[in-house]
Amino acid sequence: MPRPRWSPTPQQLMILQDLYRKGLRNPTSSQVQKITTHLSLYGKIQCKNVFYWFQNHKARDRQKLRKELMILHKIHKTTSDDDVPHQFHTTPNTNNTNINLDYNFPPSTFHTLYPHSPSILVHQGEGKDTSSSSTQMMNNMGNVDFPKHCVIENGMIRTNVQGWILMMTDHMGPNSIPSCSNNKPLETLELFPIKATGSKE
Amino acid sequence: MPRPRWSPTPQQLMILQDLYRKGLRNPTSSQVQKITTHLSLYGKIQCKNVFYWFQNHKARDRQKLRKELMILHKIHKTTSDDDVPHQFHTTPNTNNTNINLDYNFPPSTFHTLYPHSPSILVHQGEGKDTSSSSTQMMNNMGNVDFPKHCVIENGMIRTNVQGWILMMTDHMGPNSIPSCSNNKPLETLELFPIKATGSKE
DNA sequence: CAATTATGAATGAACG
DNA sequence: CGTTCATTCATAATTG
Repeated sequence: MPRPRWSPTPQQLMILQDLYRKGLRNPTSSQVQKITTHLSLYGKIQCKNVFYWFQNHKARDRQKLRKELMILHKIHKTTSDDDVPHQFHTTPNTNNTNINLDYNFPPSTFHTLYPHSPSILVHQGEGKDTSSSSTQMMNNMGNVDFPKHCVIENGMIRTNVQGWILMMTDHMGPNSIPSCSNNKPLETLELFPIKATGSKE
Repeated sequence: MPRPRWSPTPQQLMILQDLYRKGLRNPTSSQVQKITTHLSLYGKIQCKNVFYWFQNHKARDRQKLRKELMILHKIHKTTSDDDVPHQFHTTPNTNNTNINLDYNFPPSTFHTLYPHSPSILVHQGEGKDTSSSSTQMMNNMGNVDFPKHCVIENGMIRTNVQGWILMMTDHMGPNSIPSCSNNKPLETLELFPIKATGSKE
């Protein structure tokens, strides 16, 4: 019975978490190999498992941090709770001639890394609220429910991708929008044409 | 006390289904926020609930469709062809002059960019770990394959991403990481300061 | 109430 | 890297 998907054993997971907690983010190939060799003592594992584990863990860690930043950025909003502002658009959106088909838009057309963000992240012991993002938003207004794997390192965010260098090798054009096979019939502003008054079923 | 798991109210579920029926699959952050805010009128809900709902609904929708198609394919199957959802095509390139452990290695795309794949992967163990003999040639071990889109060079893992190359460097800048990384916290030799406590398994 | 199902939550794997 | 897909786990809902 082949197991198509690796699942870390508790020992493996503990070691990986410990390495991550110590600061390891992008292990080199030799590091991945050593880790894999070591973890293989506790169960079947491959290098790509270790590689993916660090990729995913860092990515999801960073997602939460970015979410926190967005929440705090929009904390100024104290108006009515009917309309939720969306002031964290990743796309500059200058041509607002049409408002739709931004659904599956590649959110990062430009690869500007986050600027030196202020130290607002240390602010996290306070009641924080609504969040959302392109994909993985994990908490909401009034409810602070962080998943178990939320690891925030001293409330600091890394302003740079530690050890990664981005080099452009090809130019794909500023407006190369990958067209979806099926068109998107939904626009952002028409999600709820009706408001709280009536709920038609 | 614990609210372990969210359960949609009938109104919430109906709204979600309606949005899905209208074509919404991957709601953006602002869309999720709007939906969550709207659905909160009918019960406690978080952004992640909305997010997971769409993810799961789409996944199970697709899964069901796929199973039906699989049954259809199995009717007139019986040939030697194998049906795989992904492109696990093991590139039959045989110009691999390297060791035998990189069968899962990058496709030909990377060989054009980096014509030579050094074999440092096997014996890169520059120094020696503090523990006993653990680093050795793992030729025929099954734990040494990296993701297919990666190439190893000089102890670095390069990932080709569509016009971009993310080069993961081994050494970090002297003052690059202020938060949790010291200048040299992650040496290979220090990956496993503790020996494997052969506890279980 | 035990067993089964439906589905929220999580995460490994991979894409772009 | 950020995002998306596929699979697995955990548990509320349902059934008998």
